[in-house]
Amino acid sequence: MAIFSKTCEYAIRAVFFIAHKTATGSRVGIKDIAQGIDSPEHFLAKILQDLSRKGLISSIKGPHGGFYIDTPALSRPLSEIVEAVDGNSLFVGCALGLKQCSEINPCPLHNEFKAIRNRIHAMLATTTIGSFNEELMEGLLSLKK
Amino acid sequence: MAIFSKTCEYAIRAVFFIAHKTATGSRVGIKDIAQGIDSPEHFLAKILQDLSRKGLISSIKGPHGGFYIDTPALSRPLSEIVEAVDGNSLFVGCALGLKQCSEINPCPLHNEFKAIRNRIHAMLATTTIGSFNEELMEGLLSLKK
DNA sequence: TTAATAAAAGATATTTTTGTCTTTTATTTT
DNA sequence: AAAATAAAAGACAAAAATATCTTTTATTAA
Ligand code: FES
Ligand code: FES
Repeated sequence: MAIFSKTCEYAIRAVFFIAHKTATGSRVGIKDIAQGIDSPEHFLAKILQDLSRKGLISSIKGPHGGFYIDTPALSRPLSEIVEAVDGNSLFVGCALGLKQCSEINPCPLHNEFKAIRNRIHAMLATTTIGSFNEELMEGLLSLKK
Repeated sequence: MAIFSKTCEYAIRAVFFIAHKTATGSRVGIKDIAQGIDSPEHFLAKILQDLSRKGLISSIKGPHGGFYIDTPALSRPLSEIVEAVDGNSLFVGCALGLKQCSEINPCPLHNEFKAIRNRIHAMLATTTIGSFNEELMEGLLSLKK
């Protein structure tokens, strides 16, 4: 199992892609995004529609339209994307699937896993949507293949 | 998303359950295991058949038969269970679903995620199947609800 | 050696995830 | 106003994960 769903993987990659492509005020179309992150176009469209409805990204229809991320949104944490798509189970759920992760009824992995879970959350909470724009422009980081 | 598949969650819980129930040489039936870890009986049966075929647990048919884990197997790491069920993608896969996680073509989350992934692997590699037997017997840890 | 027990195996069903295709709506340009 | 563009929405399809039910095989006990 991967740590994120396919939907979430595409969402994060797309958001990074849109952020770095539109940091200068332009827009980018679904076709470009899909090929830029190597994802199925129509499936990605659904995901972006959802993120757009939730206000995490923006879009405009018609000629010269497309998706974009405005400057204030660039400083929002990645955890908001993950929560919007996969919910918060990764941040609060039990490693072994107990209905409720708790200190009073812990599973065997609870203590170790709690620390790992916190680290995952810290990574996503401290990483902003725009934080890799420079590295992406310089081609130091990859969003496909 | 959870970190393990349902199948893997059931597998780990069942293995801990069998380990602590059969540490003294007895056996435990699928019905008891399923109710002891609150899982669907027939689905769990498939999972245990698989683990049994792979030699991670043992079983005997017929009256007084059932599943058990012998003493040497008690010291095998939990990572073997996870690998048998979910494969090794959790230990080597890219956080963002790139085909290949690598230093030369890293995704934005690579550095942070690599450390997290290593910690997950460390947790599973250092935890043995029998390591929680005492706490389970004392009722300090839970495998259901 | 027959009956009972319990896992193994096989077949089928349901749900969720992932993916595709078509139509509609909003916006812009001509 | 008409045509072109591009996202939004809707309908549908395929694949994978999860779950259930039935039959078979191995073992034991009577
Ligand atoms: S109870 Fe399982 S991780 Fe907390
Ligand atoms: S390339 Fe994504 S985690 Fe290594």
